[in-house]
Amino acid sequence: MNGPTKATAKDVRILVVDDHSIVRRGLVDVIKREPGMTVCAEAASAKEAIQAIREHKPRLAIMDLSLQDFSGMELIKQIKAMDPAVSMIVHSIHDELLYAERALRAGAHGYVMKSEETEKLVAAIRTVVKGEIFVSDRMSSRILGRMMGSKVDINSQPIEMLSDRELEVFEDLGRGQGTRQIAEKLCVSIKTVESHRESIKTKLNLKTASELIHVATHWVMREGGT
Amino acid sequence: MNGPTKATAKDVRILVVDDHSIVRRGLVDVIKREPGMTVCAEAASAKEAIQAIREHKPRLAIMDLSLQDFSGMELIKQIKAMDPAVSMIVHSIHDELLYAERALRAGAHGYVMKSEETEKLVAAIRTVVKGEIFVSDRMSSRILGRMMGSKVDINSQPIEMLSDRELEVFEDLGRGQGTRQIAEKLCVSIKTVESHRESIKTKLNLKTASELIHVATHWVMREGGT
DNA sequence: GAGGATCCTAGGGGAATCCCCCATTCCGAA
DNA sequence: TTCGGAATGGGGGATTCCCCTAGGATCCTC
Repeated sequence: MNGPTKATAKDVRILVVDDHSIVRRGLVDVIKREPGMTVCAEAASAKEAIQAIREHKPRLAIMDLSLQDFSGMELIKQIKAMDPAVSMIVHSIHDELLYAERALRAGAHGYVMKSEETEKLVAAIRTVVKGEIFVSDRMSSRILGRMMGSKVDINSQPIEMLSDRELEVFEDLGRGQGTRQIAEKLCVSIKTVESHRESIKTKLNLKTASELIHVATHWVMREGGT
Repeated sequence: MNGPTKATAKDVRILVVDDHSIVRRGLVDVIKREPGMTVCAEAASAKEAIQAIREHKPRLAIMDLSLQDFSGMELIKQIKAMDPAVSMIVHSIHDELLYAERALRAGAHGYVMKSEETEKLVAAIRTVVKGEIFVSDRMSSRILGRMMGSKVDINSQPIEMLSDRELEVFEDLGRGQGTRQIAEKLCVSIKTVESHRESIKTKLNLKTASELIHVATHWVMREGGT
């Protein structure tokens, strides 16, 4: 393991976004031991992240998908809109197969699962800084497979049919949140959340509200949501 | 922030168990900056953890609940069985309200959510080393609240406080059935099922309907093989 | 066996939600 | 440019939730 390296003016400046302070600690520790990169700011929420980008103008942001205030996917879109020069790497406990494509489509440049060794993350940073996309081999072959037009969707869950917003509502339902709480968290009308619930039910072929919550809870448990 | 402190022979020797290397990094970084404690070993799985306990005889283990090979709850029981001198603190992403009681009953001495600041974890270590139990204020007041007015059922699951009929309704809820379907199945009025739901909520200290279904689904998934 | 506790049953009634229908806006794909 | 999907929400009746009350049954206790 290397010792910490001295920060220089040429270092890649990185913003670390994660609502778990212990993970931020780990990220900072990993990055400061690598030559050529330095952590210029930390954020525990989406709001702090946006603030930090304005203040510190990082070259790259490493972010979790599950944040307290609003969803990581939303944060990706906002950052992309406000400063396209900031590259983003998603660092999440969620399965790449389920979220990487969404994240890349939203504007991220890389996806590394938290279960990966830290070397993977460092490799991702170096790759993304060069302007390339970083995903796992498993993931890239899957994406390529889909490009070839082959209908590989036999194994894919119907969950993938959900839109970003719908998935967000679905996860919150699976975490035991009610329609009202979700509406407040997302800062939208209850009616909107109700609409999302309805389309989720349609897409997943569910009939009643209890079925919906049931399936959502199961799903969150298996995919290990926040 | 303190600098790293020198390890001494009197330090509390800690084993860190987490399947995310980035979290282990963070934990090691936090602990080595605190005087009087040191990380004597790391493990990424339950198997490695057991091995490490044999080899390094730590005073305390900090562990995640979700591990690759088998469940963290199982690991707690095994460690307790093989060496009761090892104290355990659960450091998990999962909600305390759902898992802390189980963990304590299985043999853990503390529960800290990953969303907490690192100071909480350090406080937990210091508390547990003194032989005390560490949970959040929210959690301890909840447990105390349950002890008041009921005949101190510390050792029994709160689920066991349910009457036969209530348990039946609870299980059906956990299987995704709605109030109406349950009423039809049991050949009673909807109002009766509603009454049962209410008393279940009271006994399990739940506030909303979605929480109830959430907890019921969890329970049926883990225990209720019916 | 009288009193108490708990259980199962279920109604009343207002608040909240579910659920289906529909409208608007925006954006990207054909 | 047209069209479909996504996100947002309103209308309004049906349904559920949630808190209150309460009678009959059973079981335990004094």
